[in-house]
Amino acid sequence: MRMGEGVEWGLHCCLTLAWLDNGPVPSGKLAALFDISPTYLNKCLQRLVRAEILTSMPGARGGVQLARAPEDITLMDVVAALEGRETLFCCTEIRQQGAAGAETSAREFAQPCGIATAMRRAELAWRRELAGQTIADLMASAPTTSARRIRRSYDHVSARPGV
Amino acid sequence: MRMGEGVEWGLHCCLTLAWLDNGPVPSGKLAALFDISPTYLNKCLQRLVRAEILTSMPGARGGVQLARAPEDITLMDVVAALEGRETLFCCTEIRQQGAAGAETSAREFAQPCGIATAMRRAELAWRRELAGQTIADLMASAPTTSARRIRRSYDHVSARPGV
DNA sequence: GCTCGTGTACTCGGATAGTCGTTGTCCGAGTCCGGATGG
DNA sequence: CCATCCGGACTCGGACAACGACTATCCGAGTACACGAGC
Repeated sequence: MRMGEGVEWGLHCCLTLAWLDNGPVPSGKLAALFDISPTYLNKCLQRLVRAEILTSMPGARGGVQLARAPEDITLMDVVAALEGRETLFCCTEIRQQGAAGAETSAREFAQPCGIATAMRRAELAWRRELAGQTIADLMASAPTTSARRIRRSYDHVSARPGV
Repeated sequence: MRMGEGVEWGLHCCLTLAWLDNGPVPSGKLAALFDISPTYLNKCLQRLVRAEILTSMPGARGGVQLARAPEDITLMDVVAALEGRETLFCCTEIRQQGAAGAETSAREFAQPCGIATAMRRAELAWRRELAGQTIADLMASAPTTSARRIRRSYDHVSARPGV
């Protein structure tokens, strides 16, 4: 079990967009900033657009930018948009199948599976922690030179023709 | 991102073994209890044996049983044994690659990536919650009739020849 | 009657295929900018 | 000189392959029991 790379890419892109804060940024430029696959990054950004975390503008001088203020974008939003809203642990109710579930009153199965409950509790702690941190928090905890450095790198990439 | 079915199977098997508490139980009987693939369950139980959560005994009248008391087996142990000890979020340090990482003093990269830190914090909350619950807790929260029911089902399966 | 040897049945354990999701790639629809043209 | 039209280039968006992990399966090594033979 491992999270897709898209989560890391998406978070770094959101952070970069928050720092740049200068109109639309083409996805190709973002890919060049981190030397990652431009086309697959595009696919990931599409999911963020559908989740209304980013807005996209087509055409020349187009690109993506944050749809909300950095304070209003939580890590949970980004993870949910890229990894889906399904739970980590999927209870298939095997307790009701086979010999263990046969010839048993349905009343006992009315209350939820204890294993699923325990796993859900842990997962909720994870989600709560993710929902408690925003892009703005990441900006605040980063070194003060990061914003300046990202802007300079972006200008450097923009100067290069054909990228 | 989704956990494998083996986690659900493994947890139910640990709970069942704790309730039975009657010497080795063949993996085939456990599979019959929940109507799941016997061979694949065997593979999952192997991982639990390697993690020293279960002990296995070969030969006739062999099988698997808990290696420790239910109070000493946490959900984290089972999940780690079946899903691996890798972190959910794998930071590949893309901040150091591409234009964003070029021509930058290595001093700034000395401190860890803020995104990785935030994700790790959430993951630690998840792990802590998993490590705080044991098989014994699951037994305590289950209906009082569960133990009796599981034993009866096991006897029923054992009576069937050829299973 | 007791002990020993052997055969059998059963168990775990690792090596071997099938299937689904994630990763990576490509091309088309739509949009905006810049220049050329005509008034 | 200014408004209009057109061409080009760039962008996002969805449709199309390749790889890896999870799922599922099989067969072999090893063990304990049960039975029968011998003492």
